[in-house]
Amino acid sequence: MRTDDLGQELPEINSDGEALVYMAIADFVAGQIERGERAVGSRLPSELDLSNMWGVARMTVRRAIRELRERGLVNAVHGKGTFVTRPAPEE
Amino acid sequence: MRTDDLGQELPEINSDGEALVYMAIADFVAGQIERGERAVGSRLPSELDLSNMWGVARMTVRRAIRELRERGLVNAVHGKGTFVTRPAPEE
DNA sequence: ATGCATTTGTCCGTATGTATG
DNA sequence: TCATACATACGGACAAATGCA
Repeated sequence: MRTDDLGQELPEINSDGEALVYMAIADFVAGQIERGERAVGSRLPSELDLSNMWGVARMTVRRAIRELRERGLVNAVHGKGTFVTRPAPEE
Repeated sequence: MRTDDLGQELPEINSDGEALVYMAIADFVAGQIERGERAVGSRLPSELDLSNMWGVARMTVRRAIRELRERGLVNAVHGKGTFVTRPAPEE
């Protein structure tokens, strides 16, 4: 059972109806952020770590992070890391 | 307002169309040298001071100084400092 | 000559950015 | 999408050269 840095099981890619690998990863991490499991200001695992966790190429992870950036969920800082920027919405 | 040792305001990096941090710093200092605001033979602020002024890592300052060396504008001397070597061109 | 502070030189590890095949 | 390579950037550590008290 593959798990990430939060100990959460990683879904099999392309077996859950997600057409694009990077989008499946982005959606998974976005869910963690929006549920508050990844705190605002906390750093994501590095692109290299994420690519190892998911068993995908680093460029695919970068594409997922770009998706998260465009959704306003994270902010990448050159040489430091990628950080959660938005709090989970109150429901 | 961040200023350097000449009292000049330092531009925000990556907001002036400069893609590279070190190049923005190199261009800024090169402009001072070429306008004669930094005299030939005068010493630049230390790498540590420059990195504090600009709010960047020392290695980034060193990359900028390397750029200035390659343009023939400065000369670094171990244990002493980095000195302006070329006069402003006559116009 | 000794120690201390300053400054450049070098190296390491990690991380993001860009480019190519 | 993968795989690789290189560039840029951060942060820290230590070495080497200089100058001064």
